[in-house]
Parts: sequence; C-alpha cells; structure tokens
Amino acid sequence: MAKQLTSRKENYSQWYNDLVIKADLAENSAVRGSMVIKPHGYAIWEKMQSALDTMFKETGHQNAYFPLFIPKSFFAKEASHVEGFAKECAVVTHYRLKIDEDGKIIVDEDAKLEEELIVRPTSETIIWDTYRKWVQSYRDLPILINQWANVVRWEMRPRLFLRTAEFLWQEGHTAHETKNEAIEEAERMVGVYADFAENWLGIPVLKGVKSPNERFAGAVETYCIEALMQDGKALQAGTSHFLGQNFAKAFDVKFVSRENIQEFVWATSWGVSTRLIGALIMAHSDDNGLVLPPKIAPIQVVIVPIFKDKEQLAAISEKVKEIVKVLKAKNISVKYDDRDTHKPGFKFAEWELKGIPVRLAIGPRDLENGTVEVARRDTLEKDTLQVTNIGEKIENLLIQIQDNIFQKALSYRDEHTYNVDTWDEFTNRLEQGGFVYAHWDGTPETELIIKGKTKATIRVIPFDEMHKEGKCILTGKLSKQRVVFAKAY
RNA sequence: CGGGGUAUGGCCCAGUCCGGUUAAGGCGCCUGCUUUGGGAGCAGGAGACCGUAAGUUCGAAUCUUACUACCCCGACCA
Repeated sequence: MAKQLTSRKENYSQWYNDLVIKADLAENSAVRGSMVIKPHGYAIWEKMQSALDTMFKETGHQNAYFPLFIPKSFFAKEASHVEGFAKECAVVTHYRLKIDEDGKIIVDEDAKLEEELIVRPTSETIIWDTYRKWVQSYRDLPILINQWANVVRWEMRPRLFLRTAEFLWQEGHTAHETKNEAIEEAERMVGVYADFAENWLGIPVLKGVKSPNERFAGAVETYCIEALMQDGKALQAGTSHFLGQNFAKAFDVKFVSRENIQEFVWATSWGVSTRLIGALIMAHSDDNGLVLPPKIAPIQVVIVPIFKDKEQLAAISEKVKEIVKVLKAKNISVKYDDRDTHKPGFKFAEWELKGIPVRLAIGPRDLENGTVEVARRDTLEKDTLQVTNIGEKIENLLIQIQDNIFQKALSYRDEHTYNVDTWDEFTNRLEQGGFVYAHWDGTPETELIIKGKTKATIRVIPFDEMHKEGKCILTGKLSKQRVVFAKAY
C-alpha cells in the first residue's frame, strides 16, 4: 500500500502533490520551481497540443517560432507591459564561463553582454518588433500566427503544473486591419478555449472578460475562461487579449490603409499552458488517483491478463490480440499489460492511479465463457461483458465516460455557484469556496478593498450574465450586472 | 527580503540532547522457490565517504563555526 494518496478531505493540496508524483506526471528538478514532466504527463500535454493545434489551424492560424531571448530594451517600449513582468524576469548578463585559479568554474566577467537579454516571460515584444518588418500594407493583414514554446516567469511560490518557473504553452499573436476584426479574433479564440476545455478536458468553464485589475499587462481587454476546482477555488484556464494598438504604437507597426493613410495595426494575443494539466487533475480526480477524460487520455484502454502459467498467458494473449485489433480499428488507443513481474492487483491499482479510463481483465474463466471484465475509472464500476461486438461496446463506453466526467464537473460547479446580495452572505460563501455572483460598482478600488478583506478577486465578468442592475456588495453604489467572485489559484 | 525548520543508501526515516568504532528499520531494488480474478509470501543478497568546509577531541552522524541547498509562514505573483 505504499502508493496510497493523501485523501482530498484530509489535505487537498497534499493530495494534489501526491497525485502528480505518484501518477508519474512530473517531479521537481534540481532547480527550484522547475519541473521535469515525465512521459505520462507529457503524453497528456501532447494530446492537448494536438487537439488545440488542429483547432488553431481550422481557424486559419499557422505555427512559427520566435526566439527565447529578448533584448532588454524591447521591454522598455510598452510601459504597462514592463511593469507587469519586470519582477519575474530571468536576465542573461554573460555568455561565457571560465575556470579560475582554484579550479572553480566561474562566470567570466570579461564576457559581459553589450545588452542584457531577458528570457521571454511572453513574446509580445519580440514578435511586434518582427511584425514591423512584415507589415507594409493592408494587403499584408491579417497575420495569424501561433507558437508552441516554453516561457520563464520567476515564481516565488512554485507548484507542479499550476505555477512553475518555466512552463510550456502556446501563444497566438495576430495583427489586424481594424479594431473590430481584432476584437472578433480575441473573442473567437476564447471561444476555442472554452470549446476545448468543455469538449476535450470535460471541464465546464465560465467565459467572459477580466476586471481591469486582473487584465494582462499591455492589454485593452482580457477575455478568459475560468474553471472551478474540487476544493472550491477558481483556476484561470486560458486567456485571450485584445491589445488594441498598444504594441503597434510601441513598436511602430504601421500599414497603409485602403484609403492610403498610415495606420497602426490592431493586435491580439492568446495562450494556454501546461497549467491545464493541473486543471484536469483538480477537476476530475479522486482519492484513487487521476481520472482522465477518454479524449485526452494517452491510453484509453488497458488490458490486464490473469494467468497462472505461461500456457494460460499464451492462450489469453491470443484472445487479447484479437481484441486489440478490433479496438485499434476504431481508433481506440490500447495498452496490453502482459508484464509477468507484477500481479494483477498491482496493475489494477497502478492504472487507476494513472487515470486510464477503461480496464479490461481477461482470465481463464473469461476464455471459457467468451467474456471480459470491464472496469470504468470514472465510476469504479465493474461489469462482465460478452466479447461479441466488443469494439462498439467500448467505443460507446468511452463516449459515456467522457460525458459523465463533464456532467459530474458541471453538477459540482452548479452546486457551488451562488447569487448573493448581502455582505455577510458574501464573505460566508467565499469562505466555503465556489463561484459567488455579486454586484460590483465597477471600480478597481472596490475590487481591491474586497480582495483585502476576503482574499477573493473578480474571476470573470461573464458574457452570458443578464445585464440586470443592482447595488454593489461593498459600497451599495449602482452596479450594471453581477460579476463572479472567488478565491483563486 | 524577514521569521522558523530540515539535511543520514533510489525513497521515507531512527540515531544527534548525553561523542566510543558492524549507522537501525520500512519501502523499493537483485536472486531463488512458491504464487497470480484487487497493491503476494518466504529465504538470501546488494546498496551510505551521515549536505559542504574548517575546528575541538585519543575518537565526530553526534559538539563548535561558516557556507550551501531545500521546506514552512510572511511579503510578492497568477
């Protein structure tokens, strides 16, 4: 029982840490805040990448790659952008080491860089410096580019996947002729994220805009998707920004319009990161380990043979071969775990911990009866099925599981979403966790006071909220609509 | 950056107060036999310059000093 997890009830964050380590998703490295993503964790990221990449291509985007290093001077060009990122930038000052008299390796002071380099915390500056050269006329627009990359933000309080010094993400950067076109793009991409979160990750999300306090450094408007975790805290799962002409002006990116007038281009940027793996874990998993939605699971079905000797294993393997063939023909990813170094019980526990959606077990009894034992990870239910039409049966089961995982998360969110109108109820609800819809007078000052008193922030000003007036929960001033408050990761 | 704590095989850790020569135990690992429908049992085995450096001492995992790394709380951040 060495691999058992801390229960969620006992200590939620310990449960999360245990799960990440024991499900073999990632581990800490020699450098604080930098993680090693292990094969099982990386395989999940690859599934995310592949689904998102397809969606980006379908919406007209192309991939490209921009450099890791950014000249320090670029950062000075957009004032609020610097301000937002300055405190978490890693800086390269030298380009060489040497061995000193004592035989120690030291930085070679003579190898100082003319201009220091910033390791990108995000790529707006280098990209806009490049776009200036690419854009002459309205005929060069729009530019619709995405890049898959790593970025570095020097975090004081790292947590595996949720907040690490270096993380993997994608960042889209687009340039447009008109303001409306750029706004449409930013809205389209937050829509893509919401679609991906709900239909692939099985995580219901609120879609909307950020309050000014929570806005991206350098953006005019930040759109986001916000998810609720099982401990009642919110997690920002993706953001899309309408950048206005801020970066175009900072980097002098102009084009000649249809009316032969020099104009600044309109911009967007949008991104999701490996943080989504953290969201996936905290949205669905249980005290037995990871629970993966079939559409994002690197392995959808694992088959465990139950045998006493080599002859039995050989007979079972024959049958399994047929089943594997049928499943693969239906594009279902299968793993046959025929290791003879571990007992079935051990394998059951291990694959549960790793979140594989469906487990098939086949033993001598099944061979005789033409059956197979089917266990589903989301409900932990077991059933014995006839092998006939196993392909269709599993295919349907995977669809059911995907749906059930989403519905479960949706019910959880609905049960932890509240409308409140009094300050007492407001603080009380926030204390217990969940999304709290309340009226807000629209000022950053009020939001900051609320944050100071409750540690909660406005997570999102939802698109689909009724624009019904009310009174601010704190100041009693006029409010145009309810906004969503929560404590957040 | 402020306060507190920890550092002993791959992992979890006992031993440190009160110094004494094979550094204990569990997990994991290796070999063999028996097992295999929910984390196997027994037997044997390998694996540690006790975070680094200096000092005290006949003798240091244990005492002293400095350094380094990591963890927790705060500040900062999303």
